[in-house]
Amino acid sequence: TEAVRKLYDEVEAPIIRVLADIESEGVRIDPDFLTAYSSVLEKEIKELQEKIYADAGVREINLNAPGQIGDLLFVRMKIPYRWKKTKTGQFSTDEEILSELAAEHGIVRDILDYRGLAKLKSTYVDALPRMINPRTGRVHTSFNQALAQTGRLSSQNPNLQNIPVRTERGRETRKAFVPRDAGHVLLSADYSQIELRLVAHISGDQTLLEAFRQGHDIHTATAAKVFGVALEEVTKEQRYKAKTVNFSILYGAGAHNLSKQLGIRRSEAQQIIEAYFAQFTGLKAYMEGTVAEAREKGYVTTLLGRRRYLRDINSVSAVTRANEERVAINTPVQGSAADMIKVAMIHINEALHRGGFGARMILQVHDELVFDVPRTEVDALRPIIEEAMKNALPGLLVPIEVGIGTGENWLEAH
DNA sequence: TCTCTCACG
DNA sequence: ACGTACGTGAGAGAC
Repeated sequence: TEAVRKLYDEVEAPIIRVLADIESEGVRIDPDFLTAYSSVLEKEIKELQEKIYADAGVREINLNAPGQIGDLLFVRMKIPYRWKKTKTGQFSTDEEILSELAAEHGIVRDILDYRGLAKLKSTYVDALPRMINPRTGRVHTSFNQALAQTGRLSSQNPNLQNIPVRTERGRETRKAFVPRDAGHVLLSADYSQIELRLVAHISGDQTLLEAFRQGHDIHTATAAKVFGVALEEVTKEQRYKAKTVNFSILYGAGAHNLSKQLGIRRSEAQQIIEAYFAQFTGLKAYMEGTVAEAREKGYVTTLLGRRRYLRDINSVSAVTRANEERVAINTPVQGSAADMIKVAMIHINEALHRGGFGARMILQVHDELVFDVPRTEVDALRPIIEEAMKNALPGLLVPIEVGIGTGENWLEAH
């Protein structure tokens, strides 16, 4: 179609060069920092391992093997198991299940801690230094441009789009991502609430649009609407619930999952969802509309006309159909955000080349761009990047906000 | 090579 | 009664 042709000519084709630039540029990683951190983690892991062995009264068990952990907890220690097993008949021992047992059983807490540290060490702290290219001294990821069904990029070998950030210890990893030399800094620019803003635009929901236009904290504003209180009266708990609801909406989640997520009764989750849609009627209409359109046409589209075909949208299986309906709701939102940042990347890369800047784009993490910037260029580039990101898609009904920071490493810049 | 688990947006 | 949130990539163990 015309729109798809335009998407290819103006976005997908030109971004190939941008991605090639990022890949060949690479990122500098400080291997000494990671090696030192690895030793710290190793010591903690060994201590935890000894503690677990002592508590369990056995040493012949591999703590990295989920099957052996399941045996230990639910057969040898006879902790009651009240969940569904995995499809291979094992006891599932994932975070969600072990968390519920952690309060009662110290050993479970320790196993979770052990897992967290072992994951951090093997997947990131030990792996990243090994990925340094001996010729360039830098780490070069590969981006998949045409894999993710929404239009997002994905990153592999190594994946630099899932570097830890949510926990204190995980975040440390980001200190190893550093500028090329003392004359440079890292600059990170990220969209604020981009998917929620885009769903406001796409749906045209007046309440959500107005909340963004007022510039209020969106989760607080949502809480005020849903719980029927003034902005100033929103409690932390209410804000947290509203944030989770906002997040869930983008995925088309139901009351069951929301209740699990919030640790509340299903009936309460149902009430929150009903209150939410009573306020955000345009959002509700959008969700129903996009599903209906998907049923008719067999595909959904993003703002730039990207298509995702949904072969199971008319499935006779209710479960299969429901899955596809959630995809129909989420894809236009996630995919439009992908469209938007791709356009911004093309414009920024052009500006860098045309302006003769020494700065280089080095990472894209879905709603964030990271640059290696000569200190002398920071002030000039900040507004160029910010404007390019904000104005990537013309005619949006919502204001777009971009946060920019700089620092001596990725953690500081973020 | 598959399964389980878990890291990110 | 069943299943139960969107999109990814990778390490370790089991087979």
